[in-house]
This record gives sequence, structure tokens and C-alpha cells, in this order.
Amino acid sequence: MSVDDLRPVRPATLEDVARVAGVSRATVSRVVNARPTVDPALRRKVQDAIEATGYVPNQAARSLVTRRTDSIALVVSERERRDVAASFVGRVFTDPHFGRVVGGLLEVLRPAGVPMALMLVDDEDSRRQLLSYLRRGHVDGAVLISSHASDPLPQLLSETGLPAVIAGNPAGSATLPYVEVDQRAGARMAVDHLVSLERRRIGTITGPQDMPAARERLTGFHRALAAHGISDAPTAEGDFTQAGGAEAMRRLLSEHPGLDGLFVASDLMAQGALLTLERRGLRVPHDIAVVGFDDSEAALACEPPLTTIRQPVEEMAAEAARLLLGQITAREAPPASSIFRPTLVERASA
Amino acid sequence: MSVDDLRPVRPATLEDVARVAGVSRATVSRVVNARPTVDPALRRKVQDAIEATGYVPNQAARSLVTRRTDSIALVVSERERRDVAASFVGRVFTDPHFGRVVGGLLEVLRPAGVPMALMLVDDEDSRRQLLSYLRRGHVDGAVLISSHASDPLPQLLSETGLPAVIAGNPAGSATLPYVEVDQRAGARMAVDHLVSLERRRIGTITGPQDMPAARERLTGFHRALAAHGISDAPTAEGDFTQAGGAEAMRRLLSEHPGLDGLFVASDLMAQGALLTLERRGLRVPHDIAVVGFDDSEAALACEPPLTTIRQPVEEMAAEAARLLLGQITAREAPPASSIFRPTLVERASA
DNA sequence: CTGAAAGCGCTAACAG
DNA sequence: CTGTTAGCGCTTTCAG
Repeated sequence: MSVDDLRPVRPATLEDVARVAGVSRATVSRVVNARPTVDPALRRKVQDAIEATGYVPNQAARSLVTRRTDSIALVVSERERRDVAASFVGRVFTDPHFGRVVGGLLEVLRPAGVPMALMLVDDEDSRRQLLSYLRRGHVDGAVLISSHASDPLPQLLSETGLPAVIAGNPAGSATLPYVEVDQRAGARMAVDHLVSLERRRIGTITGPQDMPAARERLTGFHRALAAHGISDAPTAEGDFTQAGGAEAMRRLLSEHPGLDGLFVASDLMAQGALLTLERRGLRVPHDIAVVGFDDSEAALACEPPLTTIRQPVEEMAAEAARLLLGQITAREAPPASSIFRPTLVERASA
Repeated sequence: MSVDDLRPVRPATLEDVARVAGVSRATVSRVVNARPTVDPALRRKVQDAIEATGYVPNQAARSLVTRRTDSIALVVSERERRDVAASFVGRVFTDPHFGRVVGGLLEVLRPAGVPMALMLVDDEDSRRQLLSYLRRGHVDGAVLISSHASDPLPQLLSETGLPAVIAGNPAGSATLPYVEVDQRAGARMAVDHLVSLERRRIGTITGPQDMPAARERLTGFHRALAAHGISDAPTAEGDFTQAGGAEAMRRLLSEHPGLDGLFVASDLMAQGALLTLERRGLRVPHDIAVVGFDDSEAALACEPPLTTIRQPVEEMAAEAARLLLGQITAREAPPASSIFRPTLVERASA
């Protein structure tokens, strides 16, 4: 009942535990780190002492010697946009694709006990902050999501020497290993499907053309059309949002009223396009067959349910996490990139 | 041109810089930490040496002595759900409200140079991992977003003694300071507005009733109705998603076909409700006036544009960040919570 | 299998 | 204004 019974202001250290258990710091350390070479009896004493003192390892001290933090960063890099209406953060988090990526990463990281810090980069300033954060050794590695072509971050990141993997194709400049889906093949599958449905007047709503993925899908679309001997390719650019898809559909329709097939570069935009079609009194798929891309939740929320190209986003993200973890553990040369194949998911819209 | 010219395998330390600059470690430390008490001439020499060696401070070593990491965590805690269709991560990131919170936090954190690690918690396991992460001293404090009533996390977090602030009301148990909007007042403003439009048959689409915010809005709705002498209150529960709103609207309509006013507890659900109304041939606001909640982007994407209750989400989040930073710096008793007032934003739907 | 001892890289008194 | 001197708490050889 003396002052000593008060909870210590200073958190317990390894030293404290060692004293209570009557062993050396080294032994406590072994127990904490689950080393097998400890006498069961001592192990018990140490565990009791840990319990009694409420000991929690100090991460900084540990990192200082191990040079590991046992955590990684997820870096999301977007191009700068200063317009309030579509602020960066809102866009990223509203995109269902992003949620799926996070889900896939966590599937691997969680069981491994590796926490993930999310870092957002959208201008020079935040980029500098991020690089400094990474270089100071706050994390052991990073997964980078970078959607726009002119992003300097992949290059800068690779120069830090920190283990890193890109989720998505880094605009050709493969300075880092990446995980990606074969976008062109996906577009081709969409077109092939529309053609098999006897559609010949096929248009497309694309994503922003400064995003490699959007470009690839358009390229695939064009090539597939050409392969079927179709030369006309009505196109409208969207911005990967639902509202943008609705708007692009209006433009497409006003210039090409006779379309009977449509490939939309994302389900979210397709959802918007479908709304426009409904309001114009066009029936799907009777008047115009529609194929989306992603196979996200949006595809199911569509009326009618959307036929779409599935990218195995979660699996890809999980693979990215595995590659990164492997790279961190092995400290070897960066692993090879891996390309996944998309699949056609047939529902009611085409 | 000897072996010594090779880039060092070992990153430069303060010691290296000191040697190159011909000063002591302490002086280099002072320069790195921008202490004013350094002779300009020496300062230059040190800066050159830093440049030459490519020195970057080691965060672990620094944290070990300062007991600070200069970073914080954003903890998002959701109730467990194991159904694939609505996986946790997808839900969180698809919610525009969340994006706004992050934006508001970053507004304060970025200029302060404080990185934010995003941590997701949705089950016992991830909760344990989170607490361990926090206790090991990975971050200096945490902002918690916890939307469901029975969440044990606020309590557990408060027991760690780590500085923390809750964004949103923690289900009454105010063990931690929080920042919140007056939900009931918001609901009252919506009802008052509908009544001023001569509507008397007013229904509501609520959020999940295990979420305090949703409950508060419903309570406010009931009280406001009562204040106007209206006793009937048609209600349907939604899940804060667009599809859920559309579905709730269908149920509401089938049981109460004569509604002429509607309060929806979120813009996203209102967007869905509007779609249902359109398909039923009901005109808004002529046949039924609709008021949403949030004033998110969804409100503008609505057809017609949605009259809604604006919560100053970004400002609230910014305030939460300020409270947290203050608490970390001052190491004082937790600050008081703060309540913000909502406002009515009149557009075309009511 | 266990303990002693040597740092990891940095900041913070404290003298000078 | 600058340098010296102690550690911060932990892991890790290396002997025993």
C-alpha cells in the first residue's frame, strides 16, 4: 500500500521484466520473440513477469537494432487537382476499385501481422513528405497505386531502394515490379461478346486517357474491332465516375444515335450510362447491348445487371502483397511482375 | 577511383556527417532539427556534408530518445460482417462521407508534416493487432472513426492512455473526446423545411439503427414531427447505400403510397430513393418533396439536385486533428469535445 | 540453454 | 555557440 504500488509512470522495459522474473534481459527477449531455445520453466516465469508488469515491447528500440518496422505502406498517388467538387481524397475513396485493392492486400497482410499505413500523394509537397517518411525507415516496404502516366513517383520510389511493388501498370516504365491485368485482352473479350450478339455498331466510353489502364482498354477495343473488320469506333471519354459515364453516354448518343453495342471501361461509368439510356427510352440489351469492366459491386446494382469483364482485383492485390513481403524477407533482387487474365461475366445487359 | 568511391552499403549516420563536416554530432543534430543556435558558417558546412553523404535521419533512433514518432493513426472500426457482397473494406471506401473525413484531417495534418497511417478494424483479431500496434508506440496518437454502438474499441483505446479523438459520437460512452454534428437538430431542420412546404404526410428512410448517428437522426425526426402535431411517422430502414435507399423507398411506398414529404438520413440513400420515385412516375418535389442528409457529392448528382442537411464534415475532421495534435504536444488532460451545427442547403428536391 | 557485454543512431543535459 | 557525455530499450554475438 505504499507509493510503489501506484501504476508506474514509466512503462515497463525488458529490464524490469528480467528483474521480476529473476533472469537476464536476453532470456526475456528470447521469450518475447518466441525463440524455441528457452527452458519451459524459465519461460513460464518470464511470461508471468510480463503479465505482472504489463510489458509491451518498444518498437523504436527494436527497430533500431533489427532495422525492421514490421509494417508497410500503401501509397496512393493521384494527379493534382485543385477543384473542390472532385477533391482527390473523395475520388479515391469513392472508387470501389480501390476498396477491393485494400481488401486484397489485407487478406495477406493481416494473417502475416503486418500493419499497413495508407499514404496519399497528390502534389509536390505531399510527395516530398512521403519520400522523407519512407527514407527515414518508417516502414519496410510499399505498395504503390499510381494511376496516371506522368507520375514521377515510381521512379523516385525505386531510387530509394526500398522494397516496393506497383499495383497496376506503371505507364510502361517498369522500374519496379508490378501486378496487372491484361487490359487489352479484357477489351477484346467485351468486343468479341458484343459481336457474337450480332452487334456491329459498337461504341465505347473510355476512362481518362492519361491513365495507362484506360488507354490500354481503348487500344484493345480498337484492335478487336479491327479484327472483326469494323472500322468505325464511336468514342466518348469519361472520368471513371457514374456521373461522368451518364454524361459521356449523352454525348455518344447525340453523335451516334444508332449504336447497338457499347463497351464501357468501368462498371461505375456503365451504371451512369445505363441511367441515360433508360431516360432516353432505350432498352438494354434489346436496343443496345452493354458490357462493362471490373465486375465491381456497381455491376450488380445496375438495371439490368451488367455483363462485364472481371478483373481479379483482390487476387492481384494479394499477389502484390505477397511479392512485397517476399522481397522484404529475402532482401533479394526484385521479383518478376505478374499479369493476370480477365474473364467475361455474363449477366443481363449483353 | 578506389573501392571507397562506391556508394556505401551502410546509410550515412550523424557520425559520418559530423566527420565530413569536421564538427561534433551534436552540432549536426542541431542543424538537422533546425535549432536556431548554430553559427551560420558551420551550418553551411554541415548542410554540405549532409548533401554529400546523402544523410537521412534514422527514425527509430530518434524515436527511441524523443519518445515520439511524429505520425498518427486513423482507425476505422466497423462491425464484423462476413458476407462477401458487402465486404467491410468496400463499404468504408465507397462511402463518400469517409473520403471527406480523410480530406479534412489531411488539411491539418499535412501542413503540420504529420503522416497518417490508416488502420482498419473489423473483428477481434484485427482489433488485437491494432492495439498492439498502438501500444508498441508506432504512432503518437489516433483519430477513431467508430460508427456502431456496441464497439468496445473506444473504451480499449482510452485504456491505452494514448492521445485519441473520436470523429463522431461514440455511442454515448464518452471515454474519449469527440467531434460531432448535432444530428437531432439536423433532422429537425429537414422536417421544419418540409412542413413549411405544406407537407404533412412525411416519411423517413433511416440508417442502420445500431449506428448512433442514424438513431439520433431518427429521434430528431420523431421529435420534430411531434412538435408540429404530426403523429404518424412512416419509416423504413436503409443501410446508407444507394441500393439500400432505393429498396427502402419501395417498401415505404408500398405501405404508404400517399407520402408527400420524405427525409432521408443520407444523400447516398436519397439518390437511390429518387431513382425509385422516378421509376414509379412520382415527380419530385411536386408529388413528394425530398430532403437528404450530409450534403455530399451525391446530392449534386441527384436528379433533381437534392435539398439536404449539410454537416461540415471537413471542418469537423480538421478540428479533430487539431485536438489530437494539441493533446500530443501539450500532454495535458484530454480536451473537451466539440459539437457542430448543421445547416439546410436548399436545392430543387424540396 | 543462459548471461554478459557491445552496440544500433540519435537527442539532451551540461560544461566550456 | 559548440563539444562531451550519457543514455533511450532492445537484439545479438560470444562465452560459459
